[in-house]
Formats: sequence, structure tokens, C-alpha cells
Amino acid sequence: MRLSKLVAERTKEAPSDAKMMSHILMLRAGYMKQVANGIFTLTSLGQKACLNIENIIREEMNKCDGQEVKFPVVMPKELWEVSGRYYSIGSEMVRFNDRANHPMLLGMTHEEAAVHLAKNWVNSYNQLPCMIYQIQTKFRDEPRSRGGLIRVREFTMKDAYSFHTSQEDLEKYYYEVHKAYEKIYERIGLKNVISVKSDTGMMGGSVAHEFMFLNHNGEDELVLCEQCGYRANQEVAECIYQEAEKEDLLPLEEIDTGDAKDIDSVAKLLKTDATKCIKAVVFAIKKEEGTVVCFVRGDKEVNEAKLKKICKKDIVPFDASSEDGFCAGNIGPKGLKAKNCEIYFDLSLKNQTNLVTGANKEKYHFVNFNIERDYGKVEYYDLSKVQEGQICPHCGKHKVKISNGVEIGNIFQLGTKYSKSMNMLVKTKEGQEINPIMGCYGIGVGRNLACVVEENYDERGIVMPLNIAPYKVHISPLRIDDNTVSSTAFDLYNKLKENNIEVLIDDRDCMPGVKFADADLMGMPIRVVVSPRSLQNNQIEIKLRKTGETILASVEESLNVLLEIIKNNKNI
RNA sequence: CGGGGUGUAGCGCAGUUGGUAGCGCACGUGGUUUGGGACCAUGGGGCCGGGAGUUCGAGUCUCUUCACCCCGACCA
Repeated sequence: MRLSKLVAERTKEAPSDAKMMSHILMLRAGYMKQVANGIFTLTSLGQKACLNIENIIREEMNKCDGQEVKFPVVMPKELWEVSGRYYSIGSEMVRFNDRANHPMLLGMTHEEAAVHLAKNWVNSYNQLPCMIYQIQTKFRDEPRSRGGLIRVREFTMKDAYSFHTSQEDLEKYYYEVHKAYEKIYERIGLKNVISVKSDTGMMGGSVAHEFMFLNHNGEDELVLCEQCGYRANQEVAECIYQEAEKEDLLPLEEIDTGDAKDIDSVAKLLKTDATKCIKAVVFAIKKEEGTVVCFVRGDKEVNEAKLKKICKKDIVPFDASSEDGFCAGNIGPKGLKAKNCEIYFDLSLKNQTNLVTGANKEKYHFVNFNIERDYGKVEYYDLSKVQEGQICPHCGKHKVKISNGVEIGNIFQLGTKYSKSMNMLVKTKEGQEINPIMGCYGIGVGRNLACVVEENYDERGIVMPLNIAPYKVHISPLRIDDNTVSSTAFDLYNKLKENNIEVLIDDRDCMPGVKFADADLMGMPIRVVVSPRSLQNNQIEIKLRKTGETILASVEESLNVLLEIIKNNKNI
């Protein structure tokens, strides 16, 4: 490709509204252009890089005996009614009517379509296990897209679905796909990736893992124990506590705390610590009357995912007010008179003594509140987030660390949720009819590209790994007006093309600095400089983007040297 | 959905007390240059996000609407 013809603009200045480096650099280098919130056009640079990622994924999925298919983007309502998800999924799913006024939707994942495809054609255990996958556009109307390709509404995703006769067989295959994913990330050039236990969310099922790219900009919180290897998404990470120190119970008192409403100011006023306070967190129940109140220790935060599972309600954060019977800022268990209110206590409060809590009336808190004595016997549930330094729930010894990560892939053991609801049956060896056990496996292509950039850049621009670079070689002829330079450069360019090497040539007549800067910004792994200076010695320069290492090669040898570098591919 | 911010040339930005819009980069042309974003000359490009209003006159003031960005979705 001639750079002069490339439909992509490079800019010196960063777009003012981008914050993440991958977002800034991919815009500056002309890999993509935003069309609307969370919707991007990929230029040929971005598209080529994505296609390279897709091909790596494809190869690894094929090694797992995956069969590539293509499900429709647009599906009729009925398909999603049988699984129940037409109603359980909210406005992130785009729904519309076709010209016949038939309700349709845009696919955000394809479990239903996968079962629809397999259910009548897979009838016997002889056909299992099997896996089908696709690489295709998904649309999810995210409440908040951000960070360039990190979180978007429209994106390309590889999604795979496997069918099994037994849980053991699923687990065996699940482990294989886990390994395949590790291979994929290694091949596309992502290093800082770990897998963690995760929540199954809207997919359903029991066991799930997320592959996380560790990055401070990541939206997910991960709980990690470096000693025993425990790794979990905050959403599912268990809290465990050391025994609280025993204290003598002091008499309950009601104290005027004035305008002190939040934990910090109450604790400060009463000269105590947040850990000696009870924090009340109120949630509204979606599509229902009533509220859920969760009491946690003052220093802790409620983990909504865990609370949702325990109370089995779809809850949203809620501003409690007097209309609902709450005295905001002074909420406590004792004397709470809210209507339709379910109350839960977090494990962090178990065996805690002499606490501070709201008295459910303006300006008053209780001190020396003891839950069992002053309120009654209660059940304690694990409802809060794990904090940095808390004891690891797995080894019970070491302190955990909290890191942020970007989810770049996930694998789920779905069980029979979809095969059962959609009535897919296969005959076992014994002649029994069973619902096959399913797994599903996803990878977001564009997000992976963004993460690669996030991990591979320097002050000059992107550093594309060879395996996914849109062009392997970037030829910069200095003094293109010089006939020898021009013919040497184009000769090499043509020979590389004949050898099926993706090559970009900067055919513009401009200053060397401009060419170097653009090449650095776009980040192709191998740069070739052809200039009158080195041609005097019958040489060209080969420079590796990542290391800066420069190799001088004779004009005649240059093609072979380049082919050798690419062949020895170390994903430079 | 809540809070905050920004909309002026392709990109980054100025624009005073209201008087019909500029700068840098990019782009076209001519020339001089050429190993880390050159210089001179010259040219093109704008419904100042949209609509309504105030005014003789609005990029600027008022209202309204839209888009985009950031934060929150946690707070007793």
C-alpha cells in the first residue's frame, strides 16, 4: 500500500476528548474514526489488525474442533422468548419492528441461535461433543461506552458454543478452551493477562472465568492473592474475617449527632472509627414496590452482584427519602419502619460489639448498639466487597491485593439453561433422552486490539506486534525524488508483495522527520529506510520498532534479511 | 438514569464591553529545501451544533433542543 493513498489521517495533536492511550493513539495514527457514541469505523489499518487477530482466534478455535458458522445479527423475538431472555434483558438489547410490524432484535450474544441451529441436527451422543463458533458484529446498547475500542456499543466478537453429554466432558473441553485462549493472547502479543473466577451474569450457568488484561484503567476490580494464586472478580470474591475482639457490652445510648449524616462525619463526631459504625445502603427493586436495605460495617462497601444473588431481586442504588419511610443519614436496624423493606446484614458485622448506628430519626444515632441484644438474632450474609489487605478467602493466611483489569475474554459453563428451555434433546448410549450440557466462550476482537495498544506504545506512538500489525514492513524512502532511492524502494516493495508480505511504502515527497514520525506513530514492526546516504554503500537500513535495533543490509540481501526476520517471528 | 464539562475550518484552539470570524497544524499551487514534524510566496476551506427569542445588529445575551466527553451508578 502506498501511504499517499491510505484513507486515514494522522494527527500531531491528541483529540481532546480521548483519555486512554489506546484511544488517543488509535485515533492519532488513523486506525479508526468515531461515528457516534461507542460506534467506530475502522480504517484499513484498524481493520487489518482486527482481521489478523480474528485469524489467530480462528486458528485456535479450529484446533479445538470448532466449526465456524455465521448467525444472523437480526433475530425474531420468538427465538429469545423461549429462553426468557427477551424479557430478562433490559434496554441494552435493541428491539425494533420490521416492515410487517414483527418484533425483532439485534443479537448481543447467540446462545439461542446456537441451540436453534443444533437442536434438530444433533440427536445422538455420537455427535457430541461439538462446538460451533462465529466471528461477528454484536450490538449492545451499553449505558456508558468509553475509552475508544475498550467499551463500545457495536463490536466484533468471537462467540463459541459447545455441547456435551456430561459435566465431566464439558469440564474437560472447558479446560481445553482455557488453554486455547492463553495461546491466543500470547500470539496476539498480550502479556499481562490472567484468568479469574467470575460472575455468570446474564448468561446464566455456574462456573465462569474471565480473562483479564491487567491495566489501571480497567473497569473490573480483581481480588488477587499472590501467595496462593487465588484470583477472582470482585463480583464473586468471598470475604472472610478474623474473629472480632471480645468487648464487654456497654449500655445502649441515643445521642444527638446533629447534621452528621455520613459515616466519616459521624465517626469523627463520636471520636470513633468507621469500623465501629453500621452503614446502611438502600436499594430499590426494579419493577417492584419496596426496597432492600443492606447493613455493612462502616468501612465496607456493598457488593451489588452478591446482594442480588442473596435477595434474588433485581436491585438498583436508590436515594432513600422520608416518603419511603427512611430517615436518610440516620438509618439503622432498630426502629426502621420503611414499607416493603427487606433487611440484610453483612458478615462484616458478625460478632461486632458496641457499634454506632442510625436511630431512624433526624439528628440521632445510637452508640453501643449490639445487634443481637438490641435488635435480635439475624442471619449474616457475605454481601460486601473485598478490600485490599483483607485475608485471602482461599488460603486464609495472606493479604489480598486489588487490581484493575479489562475483560478480554470469558468462558462459561452454561449447563442446561438453554438446551432445557429450548427443548434440545439427545439420546445417550443407554437410550435416555437428555438436555446436552453447554459451554460458551467469547472474545471481543476490537477490545483486544485496544488492549494490545494499551500495552505496546511509547512516547512516539504505537508499537504493533508483528503477528497482528496491519503491515509487517514500512518502507520509508528518504528523497523519493532521487531516482535510485525511488527505484530501490519500489523494487523492494514489489518483491515483498510478491512474497505475500503486507508492506506499506511512504511514497510522499516530504521531510525525513515527517516520515519517521508517521512511521513511529503507526507502529509497524519493521521499518526500512532507503536513502541516498546508505545507498552510497549499496545498503539499506532495517530498524525494529520495538527495540530500535538497526540492521544494515545490502540492497541485494535486503529482501532475504526481511523474510528471515519475519520467518523467525518472535512477535517483535 | 443522576452530576459536571465541551460544541467555532479535517485536527488542536483564540475570539475583549454584542458591530457579519481568526491562529497553529493539515490541504492546493509555485519555488527553495531534504537523516527526526523545514522555509518563502500564494490559495481554498465556516449555517460559530440545531431551533426560537432579545436587539438596528448575536459566535458573544436568554430560552430550548441535540451531540459528544468525563464522573457516578455506593449512599445514609
